[in-house]
Amino acid sequence: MKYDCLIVDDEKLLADSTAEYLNLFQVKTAAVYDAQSCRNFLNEHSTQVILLDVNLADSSGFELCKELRAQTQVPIIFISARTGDDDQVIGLNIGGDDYIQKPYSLSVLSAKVKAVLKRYGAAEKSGYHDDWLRVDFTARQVWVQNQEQHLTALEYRLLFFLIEHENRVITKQELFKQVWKDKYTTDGTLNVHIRKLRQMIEKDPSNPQYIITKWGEGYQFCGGKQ
Amino acid sequence: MKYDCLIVDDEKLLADSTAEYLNLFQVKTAAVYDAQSCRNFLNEHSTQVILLDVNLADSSGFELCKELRAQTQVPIIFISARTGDDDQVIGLNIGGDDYIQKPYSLSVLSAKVKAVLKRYGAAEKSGYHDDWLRVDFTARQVWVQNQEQHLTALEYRLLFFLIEHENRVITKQELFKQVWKDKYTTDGTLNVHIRKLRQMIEKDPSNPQYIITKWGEGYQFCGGKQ
DNA sequence: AGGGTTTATAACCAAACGATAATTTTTATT
DNA sequence: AATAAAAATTATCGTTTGGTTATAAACCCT
Repeated sequence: MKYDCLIVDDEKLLADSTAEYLNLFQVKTAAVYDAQSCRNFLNEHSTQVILLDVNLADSSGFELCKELRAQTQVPIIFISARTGDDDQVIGLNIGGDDYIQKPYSLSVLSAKVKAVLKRYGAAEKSGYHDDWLRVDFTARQVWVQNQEQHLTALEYRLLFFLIEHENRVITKQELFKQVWKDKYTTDGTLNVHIRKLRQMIEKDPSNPQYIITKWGEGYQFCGGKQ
Repeated sequence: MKYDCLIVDDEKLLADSTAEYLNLFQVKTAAVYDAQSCRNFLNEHSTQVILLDVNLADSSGFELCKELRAQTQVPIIFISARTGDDDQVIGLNIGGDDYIQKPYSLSVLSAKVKAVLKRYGAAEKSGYHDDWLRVDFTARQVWVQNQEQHLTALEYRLLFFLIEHENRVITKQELFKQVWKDKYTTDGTLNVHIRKLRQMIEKDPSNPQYIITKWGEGYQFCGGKQ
C-alpha cells in the first residue's frame, strides 16, 4: 500500500487525530506508535514523508532517523516537545528536513507536509513500457513482445524494485534489504535471480540492455534507450 | 557569481550578521534589503536558497515570493516577526519551503539552510556537464562527446570526489581517506588511476584540462571553461 | 645545469567478482 | 504424504579489477 505520510509518535491520541486531519485533506496518512512498528510498516508499505517524534517509547527518534537514512532518502519531519535549539540543530544535521514543535497547529503541520509533498513527492511509477518490454506494477504482469511472462513472487519484487529506481545503481545490500527483507543469503542467490530475469526480458541475455551490471557496486535498470 | 544563499530583509543589521554567520560556515551568502534589490541581484547572480523576510519596505515578502515562483523553483524560506499560524500557512501555500520566526537562533537557521542545500543541491546539480564531458552521479554514467564511457567502481569514486569538490585542490591524503577509505596503498596506485581517468575524459591526456596536477599538493578538477 | 624528488607512462599479475549450470533444499499445492 | 514449483546452494570458469613494479619524464631547488 502506498501512503503519502507516516506519523511515528507514542502519543497515540495526538498521532491518530493528526492522521485523521491529514486524511481529511487528501493526504493519505497512517500512524504508528513506536520505532519497531515503524520499521515493520516500512517493510510492507511505502510513504512519501515521515513525521517522526523525537521521544519514542522503544528508541530515540534521532536514532531511528539515522537508521532510516541508511536505507532511504524519504523526507523526515521531526516533531518534538523539546524546545531547545540544540535538538533542532541535531535533528536537521542527521538528515531531518524540518522540525516542528509541540504543541503544533494542525493547519501549519498540514501546510508543511503538503509543501514537502509538492516539492519532493516523487511522481509515482506505475510500470515501464517500450517496444520490447512492458511491465505493469498494479496488475503484476510482464510482457515481452506482447507475450505475457510468468514471474515468481521474488522475481516480481526484484524487477519492480529495479524499475522503480530506474537509472539508479542499486547496491546488493539495498536489494537484500528491500527485496529479501534483510534475510541475507549470499551473492550467488542474487546472481541466479538476476540471470533468470535477464533470460526472460533481455533480447540477448548475455548482452543485457535493461539490467546492467555495475561491477563491484550492484545492478541498474536502464530503460528509455532504443 | 554563484551563491548558496540570499537573504532579503530590511533589517540591515540582522541581515548582515546572519550573512556573516552563514559565510563562516562555508555557506556563500549575500544580503539585500528590499524587493527591488532582490530582483536585480537575481538577474546577475544565482543562488540555491532564499531567506525572505515577510515585511519588506517596498513590497510584501509573500508578493515577492509569488513573483519569484513564476520564474524559478529555488527553495524559499520565510523569516518573519509575525507569529500567527495563518501567516505560516499562507507562506507555505504560496510556494515557501519553510517558515522561521524572529527572533531566530543562528544555529537553527544555519542548520535549516544547510538541510535545504544538502537535499536540493543533491537533487539538482548532481553531476557535471559541458560540451565535451558529461557526468551523472546518480546514474553513475560518464559521457565523452556523447559516448558513454565504462569506468570501474574505483574510477567512479575518484572522479566523483574530484568533481564534487570542483576547483579545490585535493591532497592525496584526502583521496586515500575518501576514495580508498583509508586503506593506504601507495602513491603509484593513485597515479595510475588518475592516468586512466585522464585517458578517458581528457581531449589530450598528456595536457590535461580537467584533472590538473598541483605539484607537491595533489589534484584538482577544473570545470567551467568551455 | 645537475641532483633529488615527484609525477607520468606502460606492461604485468594475483585476487576478487560475476556468469553460468547443475544440484539441493525449501515452500506451496494437491 | 506425494508432487511440483520456487528459491538457495554450490562449484566451475572466464573476466575485470586494482595494485605493483619498472622506467621515463617533469619539476624544484641550489
